Amino acid sequence: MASRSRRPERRQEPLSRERIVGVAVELLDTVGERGLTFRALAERLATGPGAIYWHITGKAELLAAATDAVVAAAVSAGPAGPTGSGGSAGPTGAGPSPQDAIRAVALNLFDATEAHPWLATQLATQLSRTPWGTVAPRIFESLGRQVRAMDVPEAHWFTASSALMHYILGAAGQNAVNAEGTDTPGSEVDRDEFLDTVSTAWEGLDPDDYPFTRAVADQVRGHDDREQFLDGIALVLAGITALHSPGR
Amino acid sequence: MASRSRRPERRQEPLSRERIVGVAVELLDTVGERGLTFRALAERLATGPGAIYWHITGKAELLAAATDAVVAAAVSAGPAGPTGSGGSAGPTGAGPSPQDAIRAVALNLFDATEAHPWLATQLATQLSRTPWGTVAPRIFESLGRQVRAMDVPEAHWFTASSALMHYILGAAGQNAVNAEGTDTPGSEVDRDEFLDTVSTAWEGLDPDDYPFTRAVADQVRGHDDREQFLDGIALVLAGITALHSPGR
DNA sequence: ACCTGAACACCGTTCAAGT
DNA sequence: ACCTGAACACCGTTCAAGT
Repeated sequence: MASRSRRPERRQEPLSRERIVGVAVELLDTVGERGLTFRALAERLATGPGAIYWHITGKAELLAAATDAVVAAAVSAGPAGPTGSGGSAGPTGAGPSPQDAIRAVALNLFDATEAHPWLATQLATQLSRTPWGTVAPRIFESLGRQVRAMDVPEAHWFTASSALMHYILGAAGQNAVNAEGTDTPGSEVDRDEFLDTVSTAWEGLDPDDYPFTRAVADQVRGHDDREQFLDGIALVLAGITALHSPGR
Repeated sequence: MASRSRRPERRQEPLSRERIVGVAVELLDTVGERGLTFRALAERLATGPGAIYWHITGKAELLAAATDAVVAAAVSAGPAGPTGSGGSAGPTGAGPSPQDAIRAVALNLFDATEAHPWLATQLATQLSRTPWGTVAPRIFESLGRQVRAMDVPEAHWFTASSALMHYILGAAGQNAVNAEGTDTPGSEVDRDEFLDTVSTAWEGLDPDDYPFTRAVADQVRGHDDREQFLDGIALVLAGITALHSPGR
């Protein structure tokens, strides 16, 4: 006779940092950065705004924790997506090459910024405001291990890993479609419309000031973001090999 | 008998978009993003908050305009700084090579993010929120022209230029010390303290989870940011040459 | 056309008071 | 120890009213 829901009273779980951060990510995904307020958060958690401050020091920490949670999930996820699976395995077939592993991490981060439109901006904020935080090491470590596996000499580990990380962050930042207010954040239609908007804008630039940009404007239309992103990764990897490979 | 100041009544110049944006940049530089409010802006302009809305649609446009102004100044500035001048000129000595020009643009942007701690975050915001704006073309154009001058085939112009831009934006973003609240934004002491903080934090990471990051933590201490940044540029340029140079 | 400044609807954060 | 919710000090933006 009493209610018999599978999971007992989802409502009344005690407040916790994890639960708060989880709802914060949900809010960021659905209503954007402006929609993440302590009042909205409190309402979804069926509590008052003040209660949140017992677990989190303030909004800065909340955003940092949300960013960290999403990045942690991205770098520890397995290889994903159709474009990423075409890489060559090692000669003996004993698992992915370091280059493949780098591509997998990079694509996971790239996809995360598309799934969470707020992520790119928050990554920039977190890395520039608190670079000693947990976000940078997570990314740096997962890339650096593979750089080491590529037999890059130790003196160049830092430069090579940094270059990879910077390219990934820069590219992810620019490709993130910030669809604040759009109801279908990552749909195909939005995507094409978006690329078309950029392409058209570039074609309309002053011919005297922007000859190059105008010349490539048409290449923007309908290009595959992930493929373009991987081309850039290949370029950086080629640079690492050219400058730092021991066999040269 | 009347007042005879050199420049007549600096106070009473009419309000204009340029004047508003100029003061906005000043406020961003001195009191940070949080300190840029319409009330503070109005006070410095000796007017009321509402007056600003006659020239600017809102805070979003204000931040976009401030970012655009700083980027425009950076990409159109001449080669600057001691580290950038050591490059090789063309064989006939007839001006800088495309690679030198790329280094100059990159360094100017890098230096701009250090002079304006808010720039890195704003670049990410502007590029992800309104990529059809003026900021991306400015950077893209100044890099792309040089890529073309490097004799990269047209099919690879977009990839090569994008890779350069993304690396620069990512690196500039991470190296920007966001000294909000610090009185001396870019001082040497701050710089060393800052690097020391990062290095120490990385050394304190879990040895099982972060072996690579710990291994390179010491390299962070006391390293030269601009040199490190240029090493990354060299790496990307090497990748462009390796993959896209016609003579291979 | 351009400016004024009060007013509105919010927001992050605090804190006495509860359990 | 943990939560409540009213209150405080803001903030972006609007708009009737002025010149």
